Amino acid sequence: MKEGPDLSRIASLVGDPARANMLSALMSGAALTASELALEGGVGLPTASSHLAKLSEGGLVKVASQGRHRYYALAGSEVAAMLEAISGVAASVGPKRARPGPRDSAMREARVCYDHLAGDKGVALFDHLTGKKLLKASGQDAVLTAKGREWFAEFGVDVTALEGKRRPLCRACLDWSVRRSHLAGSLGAATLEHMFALNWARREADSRVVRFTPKGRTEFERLIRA
Amino acid sequence: MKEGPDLSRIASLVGDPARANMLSALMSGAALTASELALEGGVGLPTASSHLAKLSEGGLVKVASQGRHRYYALAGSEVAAMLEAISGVAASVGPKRARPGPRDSAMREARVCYDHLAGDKGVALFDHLTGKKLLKASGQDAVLTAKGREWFAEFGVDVTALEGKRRPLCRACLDWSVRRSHLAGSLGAATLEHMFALNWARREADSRVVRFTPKGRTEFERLIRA
DNA sequence: TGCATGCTTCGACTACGATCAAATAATGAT
DNA sequence: ATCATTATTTGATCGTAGTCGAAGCATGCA
Repeated sequence: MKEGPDLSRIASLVGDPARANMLSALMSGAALTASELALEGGVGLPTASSHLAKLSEGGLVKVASQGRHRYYALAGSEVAAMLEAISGVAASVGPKRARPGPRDSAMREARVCYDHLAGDKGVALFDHLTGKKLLKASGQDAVLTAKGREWFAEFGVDVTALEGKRRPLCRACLDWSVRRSHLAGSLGAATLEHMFALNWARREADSRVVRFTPKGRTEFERLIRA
Repeated sequence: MKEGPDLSRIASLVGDPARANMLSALMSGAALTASELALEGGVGLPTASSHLAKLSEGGLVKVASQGRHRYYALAGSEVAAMLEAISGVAASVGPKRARPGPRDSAMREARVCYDHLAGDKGVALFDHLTGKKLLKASGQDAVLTAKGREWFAEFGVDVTALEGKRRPLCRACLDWSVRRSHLAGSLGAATLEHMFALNWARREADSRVVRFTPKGRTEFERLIRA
Protein backbone atom coordinates (compact mmCIF):
# COMPACT_ATOMS: atom_id res chain seq x y z
CA MET A 1 0.00 0.00 0.00
CA LYS A 2 0.93 3.64 -0.49
CA GLU A 3 2.57 2.88 -3.78
CA GLY A 4 2.42 5.37 -6.58
CA PRO A 5 0.88 8.80 -6.42
CA ASP A 6 -1.93 9.79 -4.12
CA LEU A 7 -5.08 9.00 -6.03
CA SER A 8 -7.57 9.94 -3.37
CA ARG A 9 -6.29 13.47 -3.00
CA ILE A 10 -7.15 14.30 -6.58
CA ALA A 11 -10.24 12.14 -6.84
CA SER A 12 -11.82 13.59 -3.75
CA LEU A 13 -11.47 17.03 -5.28
CA VAL A 14 -13.58 15.89 -8.19
CA GLY A 15 -15.77 13.89 -5.87
CA ASP A 16 -17.85 16.76 -4.60
CA PRO A 17 -20.89 17.53 -6.78
CA ALA A 18 -20.42 21.28 -6.67
CA ARG A 19 -16.77 21.02 -7.66
CA ALA A 20 -17.51 18.42 -10.32
CA ASN A 21 -20.05 20.72 -11.90
CA MET A 22 -17.58 23.58 -11.83
CA LEU A 23 -14.94 21.46 -13.48
CA SER A 24 -17.44 20.29 -16.07
CA ALA A 25 -18.21 23.87 -16.87
CA LEU A 26 -14.51 24.60 -17.23
CA MET A 27 -14.22 21.73 -19.69
CA SER A 28 -15.61 24.19 -22.19
CA GLY A 29 -12.16 25.71 -22.12
CA ALA A 30 -13.43 29.10 -21.15
CA ALA A 31 -12.11 30.88 -18.10
CA LEU A 32 -14.97 31.66 -15.76
CA THR A 33 -15.35 33.99 -12.82
CA ALA A 34 -16.03 32.84 -9.31
CA SER A 35 -19.66 33.95 -9.43
CA GLU A 36 -20.29 32.17 -12.71
CA LEU A 37 -18.83 29.03 -11.25
CA ALA A 38 -20.94 29.41 -8.13
CA LEU A 39 -23.94 29.31 -10.42
CA GLU A 40 -22.64 26.27 -12.27
CA GLY A 41 -21.93 24.51 -9.04
CA GLY A 42 -25.31 25.37 -7.62
CA VAL A 43 -23.86 26.87 -4.45
CA GLY A 44 -23.48 30.26 -2.88
CA LEU A 45 -20.56 32.54 -3.44
CA PRO A 46 -18.67 31.83 -0.22
CA THR A 47 -18.99 28.12 -0.78
CA ALA A 48 -17.80 28.41 -4.34
CA SER A 49 -14.88 30.48 -3.23
CA SER A 50 -13.88 27.84 -0.76
CA HIS A 51 -14.17 25.13 -3.39
CA LEU A 52 -12.12 27.09 -5.86
CA ALA A 53 -9.43 27.61 -3.28
CA LYS A 54 -9.25 23.86 -2.83
CA LEU A 55 -9.17 23.15 -6.55
CA SER A 56 -6.46 25.72 -6.97
CA GLU A 57 -4.50 24.37 -4.04
CA GLY A 58 -4.87 20.90 -5.49
CA GLY A 59 -3.51 22.05 -8.84
CA LEU A 60 -6.58 21.29 -10.89
CA VAL A 61 -7.37 24.87 -11.81
CA LYS A 62 -5.34 27.99 -12.25
CA VAL A 63 -6.50 31.48 -11.53
CA ALA A 64 -5.82 34.80 -13.19
CA SER A 65 -6.79 38.06 -11.54
CA GLN A 66 -8.09 40.70 -13.87
CA GLY A 67 -9.41 43.79 -12.22
CA ARG A 68 -11.97 42.82 -9.71
CA HIS A 69 -12.64 39.55 -11.47
CA ARG A 70 -10.79 36.37 -10.89
CA TYR A 71 -10.85 34.06 -13.84
CA TYR A 72 -10.56 30.36 -13.17
CA ALA A 73 -9.59 27.81 -15.82
CA LEU A 74 -8.46 24.20 -15.90
CA ALA A 75 -4.81 23.90 -15.03
CA GLY A 76 -4.02 22.08 -18.24
CA SER A 77 -5.11 19.62 -20.85
CA GLU A 78 -3.97 16.76 -18.65
CA VAL A 79 -6.65 17.65 -16.18
CA ALA A 80 -9.17 17.81 -19.01
CA ALA A 81 -8.09 14.38 -20.23
CA MET A 82 -8.50 12.98 -16.74
CA LEU A 83 -12.00 14.41 -16.47
CA GLU A 84 -12.93 12.85 -19.78
CA ALA A 85 -11.60 9.52 -18.57
CA ILE A 86 -13.74 9.71 -15.46
CA SER A 87 -16.71 10.72 -17.57
CA GLY A 88 -16.13 7.65 -19.68
CA VAL A 89 -16.41 5.34 -16.72
CA ALA A 90 -19.34 7.29 -15.31
CA ALA A 91 -21.16 6.99 -18.62
CA SER A 92 -20.48 3.29 -19.00
CA VAL A 93 -21.20 2.07 -15.49
CA GLY A 94 -23.50 4.91 -14.53
CA PRO A 95 -27.16 4.43 -13.75
CA LYS A 96 -28.18 5.25 -17.30
CA ARG A 97 -28.82 8.87 -16.40
CA ALA A 98 -32.55 9.33 -17.04
CA ARG A 99 -33.43 9.73 -20.69
CA PRO A 100 -30.91 11.34 -23.00
CA GLY A 101 -32.48 14.70 -23.76
CA PRO A 102 -31.92 16.68 -26.92
CA ARG A 103 -29.14 18.52 -25.16
CA ASP A 104 -27.47 15.21 -24.67
CA SER A 105 -27.56 14.11 -28.28
CA ALA A 106 -26.22 17.48 -29.36
CA MET A 107 -23.39 17.00 -26.89
CA ARG A 108 -22.65 13.63 -28.40
CA GLU A 109 -22.50 15.00 -31.90
CA ALA A 110 -20.20 17.94 -31.34
CA ARG A 111 -18.96 19.69 -28.26
CA VAL A 112 -15.98 21.59 -26.98
CA CYS A 113 -13.44 19.62 -24.99
CA TYR A 114 -11.23 22.16 -23.26
CA ASP A 115 -10.48 24.05 -26.46
CA HIS A 116 -10.87 21.55 -29.25
CA LEU A 117 -13.62 19.59 -30.97
CA ALA A 118 -15.05 16.46 -29.37
CA GLY A 119 -17.99 14.18 -30.02
CA ASP A 120 -18.86 12.29 -33.18
CA LYS A 121 -17.56 15.05 -35.39
CA GLY A 122 -14.27 15.28 -33.52
CA VAL A 123 -13.75 11.55 -33.71
CA ALA A 124 -14.70 11.47 -37.40
CA LEU A 125 -12.08 14.09 -38.14
CA PHE A 126 -9.47 12.20 -36.18
CA ASP A 127 -10.31 8.96 -37.95
CA HIS A 128 -10.00 10.63 -41.31
CA LEU A 129 -6.62 12.08 -40.43
CA THR A 130 -5.20 8.79 -39.27
CA GLY A 131 -6.90 6.80 -42.01
CA LYS A 132 -5.38 8.92 -44.75
CA LYS A 133 -2.02 8.83 -43.00
CA LEU A 134 -2.10 12.53 -42.41
CA LEU A 135 -1.54 11.93 -38.74
CA LYS A 136 0.36 9.19 -37.02
CA ALA A 137 -0.99 8.51 -33.58
CA SER A 138 0.44 6.30 -30.91
CA GLY A 139 -1.46 6.45 -27.70
CA GLN A 140 -1.71 9.97 -26.44
CA ASP A 141 1.03 11.19 -28.71
CA ALA A 142 0.51 12.04 -32.33
CA VAL A 143 2.67 13.47 -35.08
CA LEU A 144 1.69 15.15 -38.29
CA THR A 145 3.04 13.65 -41.50
CA ALA A 146 4.27 15.72 -44.44
CA LYS A 147 1.00 15.06 -46.21
CA GLY A 148 -0.79 16.15 -43.09
CA ARG A 149 0.95 19.49 -43.08
CA GLU A 150 -0.20 20.12 -46.62
CA TRP A 151 -3.71 19.08 -45.74
CA PHE A 152 -3.92 21.56 -42.88
CA ALA A 153 -2.32 24.29 -44.96
CA GLU A 154 -4.98 23.79 -47.59
CA PHE A 155 -7.66 23.84 -44.94
CA GLY A 156 -6.29 27.12 -43.74
CA VAL A 157 -4.42 26.40 -40.53
CA ASP A 158 -0.86 27.66 -40.25
CA VAL A 159 0.95 24.74 -38.67
CA THR A 160 4.37 26.34 -38.54
CA ALA A 161 3.04 29.20 -36.47
CA LEU A 162 1.77 26.75 -33.90
CA GLU A 163 5.01 24.88 -33.58
CA GLY A 164 6.74 27.83 -31.98
CA LYS A 165 4.64 27.52 -28.85
CA ARG A 166 5.46 25.47 -25.85
CA ARG A 167 2.24 23.53 -26.09
CA PRO A 168 2.40 20.24 -28.01
CA LEU A 169 1.05 20.46 -31.54
CA CYS A 170 -0.86 17.20 -31.64
CA ARG A 171 -2.38 15.15 -28.92
CA ALA A 172 -5.00 12.47 -28.89
CA CYS A 173 -7.73 12.96 -26.35
CA LEU A 174 -10.13 10.22 -25.33
CA ASP A 175 -13.76 11.00 -25.99
CA TRP A 176 -16.22 10.00 -23.27
CA SER A 177 -19.26 9.67 -25.50
CA VAL A 178 -17.69 7.76 -28.37
CA ARG A 179 -14.85 6.13 -26.46
CA ARG A 180 -12.41 6.88 -29.22
CA SER A 181 -9.87 9.60 -29.77
CA HIS A 182 -10.19 13.06 -31.15
CA LEU A 183 -7.56 15.65 -32.00
CA ALA A 184 -6.32 17.82 -29.16
CA GLY A 185 -3.22 19.98 -28.73
CA SER A 186 -2.64 23.37 -30.28
CA LEU A 187 -3.52 22.00 -33.69
CA GLY A 188 -6.84 20.76 -32.41
CA ALA A 189 -7.53 24.14 -30.88
CA ALA A 190 -6.57 26.01 -34.03
CA THR A 191 -8.70 23.73 -36.17
CA LEU A 192 -11.81 24.35 -34.11
CA GLU A 193 -11.12 28.05 -34.05
CA HIS A 194 -10.82 28.08 -37.80
CA MET A 195 -14.11 26.29 -38.16
CA PHE A 196 -15.73 29.01 -36.11
CA ALA A 197 -14.05 31.61 -38.29
CA LEU A 198 -15.34 29.91 -41.43
CA ASN A 199 -18.81 30.01 -39.92
CA TRP A 200 -19.12 26.27 -40.06
CA ALA A 201 -20.32 26.17 -36.50
CA ARG A 202 -20.88 28.26 -33.43
CA ARG A 203 -20.92 27.70 -29.73
CA GLU A 204 -24.22 27.41 -27.99
CA ALA A 205 -24.57 29.86 -25.12
CA ASP A 206 -23.69 28.54 -21.67
CA SER A 207 -22.95 25.06 -22.89
CA ARG A 208 -20.25 22.90 -24.34
CA VAL A 209 -22.42 22.16 -27.35
CA VAL A 210 -21.08 23.09 -30.77
CA ARG A 211 -23.87 23.69 -33.23
CA PHE A 212 -22.96 23.21 -36.89
CA THR A 213 -24.55 25.40 -39.54
CA PRO A 214 -26.07 23.65 -42.59
CA LYS A 215 -23.25 24.95 -44.70
CA GLY A 216 -20.72 23.86 -42.11
CA ARG A 217 -22.19 20.41 -42.04
CA THR A 218 -21.79 19.85 -45.78
CA GLU A 219 -18.37 21.42 -45.88
CA PHE A 220 -17.24 19.28 -42.99
CA GLU A 221 -18.54 16.17 -44.70
CA ARG A 222 -16.66 17.09 -47.84
CA LEU A 223 -13.52 17.76 -45.82
CA ILE A 224 -13.43 14.32 -44.28
CA ARG A 225 -14.66 12.47 -47.32
CA ALA A 226 -12.08 13.85 -49.71
CA MET B 1 -24.90 22.49 -15.27
CA LYS B 2 -25.82 18.84 -15.08
CA GLU B 3 -24.51 18.15 -18.55
CA GLY B 4 -22.81 14.90 -19.35
CA PRO B 5 -22.36 11.96 -17.00
CA ASP B 6 -22.12 12.24 -13.26
CA LEU B 7 -18.48 12.80 -12.55
CA SER B 8 -18.72 13.20 -8.83
CA ARG B 9 -20.40 9.88 -8.27
CA ILE B 10 -17.41 8.00 -9.64
CA ALA B 11 -14.76 10.36 -8.41
CA SER B 12 -16.00 10.32 -4.84
CA LEU B 13 -15.69 6.56 -4.86
CA VAL B 14 -12.01 6.92 -5.62
CA GLY B 15 -11.80 9.91 -3.32
CA ASP B 16 -11.63 7.99 -0.09
CA PRO B 17 -8.08 6.97 0.92
CA ALA B 18 -9.06 3.47 1.94
CA ARG B 19 -10.89 2.82 -1.29
CA ALA B 20 -8.14 4.41 -3.37
CA ASN B 21 -5.59 2.10 -1.78
CA MET B 22 -7.78 -0.87 -2.47
CA LEU B 23 -8.18 0.12 -6.08
CA SER B 24 -4.46 0.67 -6.37
CA ALA B 25 -3.90 -2.81 -5.10
CA LEU B 26 -6.35 -4.16 -7.64
CA MET B 27 -4.41 -2.40 -10.39
CA SER B 28 -2.07 -5.33 -10.15
CA GLY B 29 -4.78 -7.23 -11.97
CA ALA B 30 -5.06 -9.85 -9.30
CA ALA B 31 -8.39 -10.63 -7.69
CA LEU B 32 -8.12 -10.13 -3.95
CA THR B 33 -10.25 -11.20 -1.04
CA ALA B 34 -12.03 -8.79 1.24
CA SER B 35 -9.57 -9.35 4.07
CA GLU B 36 -6.56 -8.76 1.85
CA LEU B 37 -8.14 -5.55 0.66
CA ALA B 38 -8.88 -4.50 4.21
CA LEU B 39 -5.16 -4.78 4.84
CA GLU B 40 -4.34 -2.80 1.70
CA GLY B 41 -6.80 -0.14 2.64
CA GLY B 42 -5.55 0.09 6.16
CA VAL B 43 -8.99 -0.40 7.67
CA GLY B 44 -10.85 -3.04 9.61
CA LEU B 45 -12.90 -5.79 8.05
CA PRO B 46 -16.32 -4.23 8.53
CA THR B 47 -15.15 -0.96 7.06
CA ALA B 48 -13.58 -2.69 4.11
CA SER B 49 -16.73 -4.63 3.52
CA SER B 50 -18.74 -1.45 3.43
CA HIS B 51 -16.27 0.16 1.02
CA LEU B 52 -16.32 -2.84 -1.27
CA ALA B 53 -20.08 -2.82 -1.33
CA LYS B 54 -19.95 0.79 -2.50
CA LEU B 55 -17.33 0.13 -5.13
CA SER B 56 -19.32 -2.80 -6.38
CA GLU B 57 -22.55 -0.83 -6.35
CA GLY B 58 -20.75 1.93 -8.22
CA GLY B 59 -19.57 -0.50 -10.87
CA LEU B 60 -15.85 -0.04 -10.29
CA VAL B 61 -15.19 -3.57 -9.09
CA LYS B 62 -16.79 -6.91 -9.70
CA VAL B 63 -17.00 -9.71 -7.22
CA ALA B 64 -16.84 -13.45 -7.61
CA SER B 65 -17.79 -15.77 -4.78
CA GLN B 66 -15.68 -18.86 -4.51
CA GLY B 67 -16.38 -21.04 -1.57
CA ARG B 68 -16.17 -18.93 1.52
CA HIS B 69 -13.94 -16.40 -0.20
CA ARG B 70 -15.15 -13.46 -2.16
CA TYR B 71 -12.74 -12.30 -4.77
CA TYR B 72 -12.82 -8.67 -5.82
CA ALA B 73 -11.30 -7.36 -9.06
CA LEU B 74 -11.48 -4.22 -11.13
CA ALA B 75 -14.62 -4.18 -13.23
CA GLY B 76 -12.68 -3.72 -16.44
CA SER B 77 -9.71 -2.19 -18.17
CA GLU B 78 -11.62 1.05 -18.57
CA VAL B 79 -11.58 1.50 -14.85
CA ALA B 80 -7.87 0.73 -14.83
CA ALA B 81 -7.28 3.33 -17.52
CA MET B 82 -9.20 5.90 -15.53
CA LEU B 83 -7.15 5.19 -12.45
CA GLU B 84 -3.96 5.62 -14.42
CA ALA B 85 -5.24 8.92 -15.73
CA ILE B 86 -5.92 10.15 -12.22
CA SER B 87 -2.52 8.91 -11.14
CA GLY B 88 -1.01 10.95 -13.93
CA VAL B 89 -2.52 14.15 -12.67
CA ALA B 90 -1.73 13.28 -9.08
CA ALA B 91 1.89 12.66 -9.99
CA SER B 92 2.24 15.87 -11.97
CA VAL B 93 0.48 18.30 -9.68
CA GLY B 94 0.99 16.33 -6.51
CA PRO B 95 3.04 17.53 -3.59
CA LYS B 96 6.16 15.82 -4.87
CA ARG B 97 5.51 12.79 -2.69
CA ALA B 98 8.54 12.70 -0.41
CA ARG B 99 11.63 11.24 -2.04
CA PRO B 100 11.23 8.58 -4.69
CA GLY B 101 12.39 5.47 -2.92
CA PRO B 102 13.91 2.44 -4.61
CA ARG B 103 10.46 0.89 -4.75
CA ASP B 104 9.35 3.89 -6.71
CA SER B 105 12.06 3.69 -9.34
CA ALA B 106 11.38 -0.01 -9.80
CA MET B 107 7.73 0.86 -10.33
CA ARG B 108 8.74 3.36 -12.95
CA GLU B 109 10.84 0.88 -14.82
CA ALA B 110 8.38 -1.97 -15.02
CA ARG B 111 5.14 -2.74 -13.31
CA VAL B 112 1.88 -4.51 -13.88
CA CYS B 113 -1.02 -2.36 -15.04
CA TYR B 114 -4.15 -4.44 -14.60
CA ASP B 115 -2.75 -7.41 -16.49
CA HIS B 116 -0.19 -6.00 -18.88
CA LEU B 117 3.22 -4.37 -18.76
CA ALA B 118 3.57 -0.70 -17.84
CA GLY B 119 6.44 1.62 -17.01
CA ASP B 120 9.51 2.42 -19.08
CA LYS B 121 9.71 -1.10 -20.42
CA GLY B 122 6.07 -1.15 -21.43
CA VAL B 123 6.34 2.16 -23.21
CA ALA B 124 9.56 1.11 -24.92
CA LEU B 125 7.84 -1.95 -26.29
CA PHE B 126 4.89 0.09 -27.49
CA ASP B 127 7.16 2.61 -29.16
CA HIS B 128 9.01 -0.14 -30.95
CA LEU B 129 5.78 -1.68 -32.21
CA THR B 130 4.45 1.58 -33.58
CA GLY B 131 7.82 2.73 -34.87
CA LYS B 132 8.32 -0.42 -36.92
CA LYS B 133 4.74 -0.23 -38.14
CA LEU B 134 3.87 -3.45 -36.42
CA LEU B 135 1.04 -1.70 -34.67
CA LYS B 136 -1.11 1.16 -35.83
CA ALA B 137 -2.42 3.15 -32.93
CA SER B 138 -4.94 5.92 -32.96
CA GLY B 139 -5.81 7.16 -29.56
CA GLN B 140 -6.99 4.38 -27.34
CA ASP B 141 -7.56 2.06 -30.25
CA ALA B 142 -4.84 0.09 -31.94
CA VAL B 143 -4.69 -2.49 -34.69
CA LEU B 144 -2.03 -5.02 -35.48
CA THR B 145 -0.58 -4.93 -38.98
CA ALA B 146 0.27 -8.01 -40.99
CA LYS B 147 3.90 -7.54 -40.12
CA GLY B 148 2.88 -7.21 -36.50
CA ARG B 149 1.14 -10.56 -36.55
CA GLU B 150 4.32 -12.19 -37.80
CA TRP B 151 6.37 -10.44 -35.17
CA PHE B 152 4.20 -11.71 -32.35
CA ALA B 153 4.09 -15.19 -33.84
CA GLU B 154 7.87 -15.25 -33.88
CA PHE B 155 7.97 -13.99 -30.32
CA GLY B 156 5.68 -16.82 -29.35
CA VAL B 157 2.26 -15.32 -28.82
CA ASP B 158 -0.66 -16.91 -30.66
CA VAL B 159 -2.61 -13.92 -31.89
CA THR B 160 -5.38 -15.85 -33.61
CA ALA B 161 -6.26 -17.62 -30.39
CA LEU B 162 -6.76 -14.25 -28.70
CA GLU B 163 -9.03 -12.89 -31.37
CA GLY B 164 -11.79 -15.33 -30.52
CA LYS B 165 -12.38 -13.65 -27.17
CA ARG B 166 -14.75 -10.82 -26.55
CA ARG B 167 -12.01 -8.64 -25.16
CA PRO B 168 -10.33 -6.28 -27.64
CA LEU B 169 -6.98 -7.51 -28.89
CA CYS B 170 -5.08 -4.25 -28.77
CA ARG B 171 -5.57 -1.18 -26.69
CA ALA B 172 -3.33 1.70 -25.81
CA CYS B 173 -3.21 2.51 -22.13
CA LEU B 174 -1.80 5.75 -20.79
CA ASP B 175 1.12 5.34 -18.44
CA TRP B 176 1.15 7.55 -15.36
CA SER B 177 4.88 7.54 -14.80
CA VAL B 178 6.02 8.09 -18.37
CA ARG B 179 2.91 9.84 -19.67
CA ARG B 180 2.98 7.85 -22.86
CA SER B 181 1.15 4.77 -24.02
CA HIS B 182 1.83 1.11 -23.49
CA LEU B 183 0.18 -1.96 -24.94
CA ALA B 184 -2.99 -3.17 -23.22
CA GLY B 185 -5.79 -5.48 -24.32
CA SER B 186 -5.61 -9.24 -24.54
CA LEU B 187 -2.45 -9.02 -26.60
CA GLY B 188 -0.78 -6.93 -23.93
CA ALA B 189 -1.83 -9.43 -21.30
CA ALA B 190 -0.63 -12.40 -23.34
CA THR B 191 2.69 -10.70 -24.02
CA LEU B 192 3.40 -10.10 -20.36
CA GLU B 193 2.35 -13.62 -19.51
CA HIS B 194 4.70 -15.01 -22.12
CA MET B 195 7.55 -12.97 -20.70
CA PHE B 196 6.91 -14.55 -17.34
CA ALA B 197 6.83 -17.98 -18.99
CA LEU B 198 10.15 -17.29 -20.69
CA ASN B 199 11.57 -16.35 -17.31
CA TRP B 200 12.43 -12.88 -18.48
CA ALA B 201 10.86 -11.41 -15.41
CA ARG B 202 8.84 -12.19 -12.33
CA ARG B 203 6.41 -10.37 -10.13
CA GLU B 204 7.59 -9.01 -6.85
CA ALA B 205 5.48 -10.24 -3.95
CA ASP B 206 2.69 -7.96 -2.79
CA SER B 207 3.50 -5.28 -5.28
CA ARG B 208 2.91 -4.18 -8.81
CA VAL B 209 6.63 -4.21 -9.48
CA VAL B 210 7.89 -6.43 -12.28
CA ARG B 211 11.49 -7.44 -11.73
CA PHE B 212 13.42 -8.38 -14.87
CA THR B 213 16.06 -11.08 -14.72
CA PRO B 214 19.48 -10.29 -16.21
CA LYS B 215 18.73 -12.64 -19.06
CA GLY B 216 15.32 -11.11 -19.52
CA ARG B 217 16.80 -7.66 -19.64
CA THR B 218 19.17 -8.49 -22.50
CA GLU B 219 16.58 -10.48 -24.38
CA PHE B 220 14.09 -7.66 -24.04
CA GLU B 221 16.64 -5.18 -25.32
CA ARG B 222 17.32 -7.38 -28.31
CA LEU B 223 13.60 -7.75 -28.94
CA ILE B 224 12.97 -4.05 -29.22
CA ARG B 225 16.22 -3.19 -30.97
CA ALA B 226 15.82 -5.65 -33.79
C1' DT C 1 -23.44 -32.05 14.10
C1' DG C 2 -20.33 -28.90 15.76
C1' DC C 3 -16.63 -25.68 15.20
C1' DA C 4 -13.61 -22.57 12.65
C1' DT C 5 -13.07 -19.27 9.06
C1' DG C 6 -14.39 -15.43 6.03
C1' DC C 7 -17.36 -11.90 5.40
C1' DT C 8 -21.45 -8.88 6.10
C1' DT C 9 -24.86 -6.33 8.89
C1' DC C 10 -26.16 -3.55 12.77
C1' DG C 11 -25.64 0.14 15.95
C1' DA C 12 -23.32 3.87 17.94
C1' DC C 13 -19.69 7.14 17.88
C1' DT C 14 -16.90 10.60 15.68
C1' DA C 15 -15.05 13.82 12.72
C1' DC C 16 -14.57 16.13 8.74
C1' DG C 17 -16.35 18.89 5.23
C1' DA C 18 -20.12 21.36 2.93
C1' DT C 19 -22.97 25.11 3.64
C1' DC C 20 -24.38 29.94 4.37
C1' DA C 21 -24.83 34.66 6.90
C1' DA C 22 -22.28 38.33 8.09
C1' DA C 23 -18.15 40.83 7.97
C1' DT C 24 -13.92 42.20 5.40
C1' DA C 25 -11.06 43.31 1.49
C1' DA C 26 -10.12 44.82 -3.17
C1' DT C 27 -11.26 47.08 -7.32
C1' DG C 28 -14.10 49.98 -10.54
C1' DA C 29 -17.41 53.49 -11.49
C1' DT C 30 -19.52 57.99 -10.49
C1' DA D 1 -14.45 60.73 -2.00
C1' DT D 2 -18.26 57.59 -2.08
C1' DC D 3 -20.72 53.90 -3.42
C1' DA D 4 -21.40 49.54 -6.05
C1' DT D 5 -19.60 45.24 -7.47
C1' DT D 6 -16.89 41.15 -6.89
C1' DA D 7 -14.64 38.03 -4.18
C1' DT D 8 -12.53 36.04 0.14
C1' DT D 9 -12.60 35.27 5.19
C1' DT D 10 -14.64 34.04 9.47
C1' DG D 11 -17.55 31.60 12.40
C1' DA D 12 -21.24 28.65 13.40
C1' DT D 13 -24.37 24.92 12.04
C1' DC D 14 -25.54 20.70 10.17
C1' DG D 15 -25.23 16.18 7.64
C1' DT D 16 -23.09 12.66 6.11
C1' DA D 17 -19.75 9.35 5.63
C1' DG D 18 -15.99 6.72 7.77
C1' DT D 19 -14.89 3.97 11.66
C1' DC D 20 -15.02 -0.07 14.69
C1' DG D 21 -17.10 -3.63 18.23
C1' DA D 22 -20.31 -7.07 18.53
C1' DA D 23 -23.54 -9.94 16.59
C1' DG D 24 -25.30 -12.49 12.59
C1' DC D 25 -24.76 -15.45 8.20
C1' DA D 26 -22.77 -18.38 5.32
C1' DT D 27 -19.43 -21.94 3.85
C1' DG D 28 -16.15 -25.56 4.56
C1' DC D 29 -14.00 -29.09 7.42
C1' DA D 30 -13.81 -32.75 10.82
